[in-house]
Amino acid sequence: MSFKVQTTPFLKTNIDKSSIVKSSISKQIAEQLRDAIVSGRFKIGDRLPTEDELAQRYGVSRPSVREALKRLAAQNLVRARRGPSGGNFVVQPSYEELAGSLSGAATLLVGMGALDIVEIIDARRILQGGCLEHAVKNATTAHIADIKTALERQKNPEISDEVFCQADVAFHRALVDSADNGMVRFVMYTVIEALIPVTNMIVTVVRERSDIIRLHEEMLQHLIDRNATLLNQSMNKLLDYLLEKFELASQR
Amino acid sequence: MSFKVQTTPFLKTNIDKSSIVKSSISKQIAEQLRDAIVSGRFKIGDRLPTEDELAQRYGVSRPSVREALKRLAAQNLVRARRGPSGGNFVVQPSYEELAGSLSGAATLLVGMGALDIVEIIDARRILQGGCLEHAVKNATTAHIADIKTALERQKNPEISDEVFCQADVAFHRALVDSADNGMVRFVMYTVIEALIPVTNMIVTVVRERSDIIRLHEEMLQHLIDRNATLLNQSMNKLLDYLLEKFELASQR
DNA sequence: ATTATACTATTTGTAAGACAAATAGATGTC
DNA sequence: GACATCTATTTGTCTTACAAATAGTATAAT
Repeated sequence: MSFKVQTTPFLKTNIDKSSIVKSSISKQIAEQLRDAIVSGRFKIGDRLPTEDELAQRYGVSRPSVREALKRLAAQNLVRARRGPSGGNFVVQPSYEELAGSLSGAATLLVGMGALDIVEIIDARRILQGGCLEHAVKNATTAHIADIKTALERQKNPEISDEVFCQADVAFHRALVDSADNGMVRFVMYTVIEALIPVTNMIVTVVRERSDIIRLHEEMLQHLIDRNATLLNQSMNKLLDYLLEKFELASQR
Repeated sequence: MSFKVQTTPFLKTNIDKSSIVKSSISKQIAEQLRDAIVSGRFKIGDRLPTEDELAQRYGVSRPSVREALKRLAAQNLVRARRGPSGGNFVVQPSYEELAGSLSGAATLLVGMGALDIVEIIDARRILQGGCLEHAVKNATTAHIADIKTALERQKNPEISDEVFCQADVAFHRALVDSADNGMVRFVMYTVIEALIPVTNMIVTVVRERSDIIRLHEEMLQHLIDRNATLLNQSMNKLLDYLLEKFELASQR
């Protein structure tokens, strides 16, 4: 077994209930466990002690431990499996999941009006420059193939609005991927996701896919030609288009 | 009462246990509640039904509901208060908290080696261009004052390494703030946070603050002069410096 | 009448114990 | 030896109960 709590007590055996802390037990435990994970006392793939053990060690009840674990699960830090050899495992947070929670936060801000659409479109403009330059430099044939696939999917007139928007996201994601930088990818996914509501609105209200497709084709061609300036221009045209249609649609 | 579930049933009265879904009940409930919040069926400040009510409506036990609520609490979506007039409330997610969980995710990725430092420095380079241009355009005297404050704090030789790094973050945040775009701010905060480990390492290992301070002063001056090109150059010098020192420190 | 105090009801926080469900490993049977 | 079964372990869920916080209300004292 890999838990030698006796020799290296990674957790206090009890919570000092007379201390000033007023936050809930489950929150405290979640924080302690999170620290233990982030600081490497539990590595990826490690199994945490069983819920019963944790409860005993912290001197709390199992439901409390479970609430703590659910907090961590919500952050994609742990995952549970049942059965013997089961338990709560530290998981490798994947891009997709993290980007997912990121964009979740972003859509939340959008939905609650803390971020407005114009601002997001602007942000896209601000951030894309260097991104597209890098895409032009680093795009491999595989990257370009991915972009092409997404575009082809968009060109199929049979697909529903929803699928069209999915393909739209896939197109822009693939474009960002070709910049070949994980952090940029991580960050730009957020912006892309935040723009989904706009695309959605335009596709369903304006009911005109060809403009978007045409601009995407333009962008793809410029990428293939390795022309960053023109690529940036086309992207800006797309953003102008989105902005225009969005303002048209929202003032009615 | 503000919940007319009879007329507008925002939630299914029961979970179909024979369905294909294999994820845990608490997860499903968390998702349904999250949807209800994001889609606006619960607005900011609204009180959710009591845990007992939720349990009854979903046909599950209170612990399950609580686990779901803890998941949402971990995402800073709800907050609980006790007593009559208490309950679980939808909270306005603040930039700080969201950026906090974002950077938490980022530092997690860094700590686990999923993102490497060189990549992050590069990302900063890629994304900053447009950002600094906008900062030059939109920086108000208030913005500049904030930056200056952070810089002055860094120049105080009395402060600890930790405080120095905090001031460093404050400096870069203030710089990004002056671009005056919420989405950019949101996104760049993440990158800034992800760079903390580097600064930390350099400050504690290289033990040389003056280089950083000098470059920061340079940047501030270029911002005041509204010279985007030079500002960008200085920032790149800073990144070069960070990269150089980092590689030096890590190859030992 | 007003203020202070105590009480009560409501709601989340925590605990304990039980059973269900999944599952890996051991065991037994053919 | 292959297959089925049994068992033990661990998370998933339910039930019930009580503790703690807190707003409102009633009561008592001034």
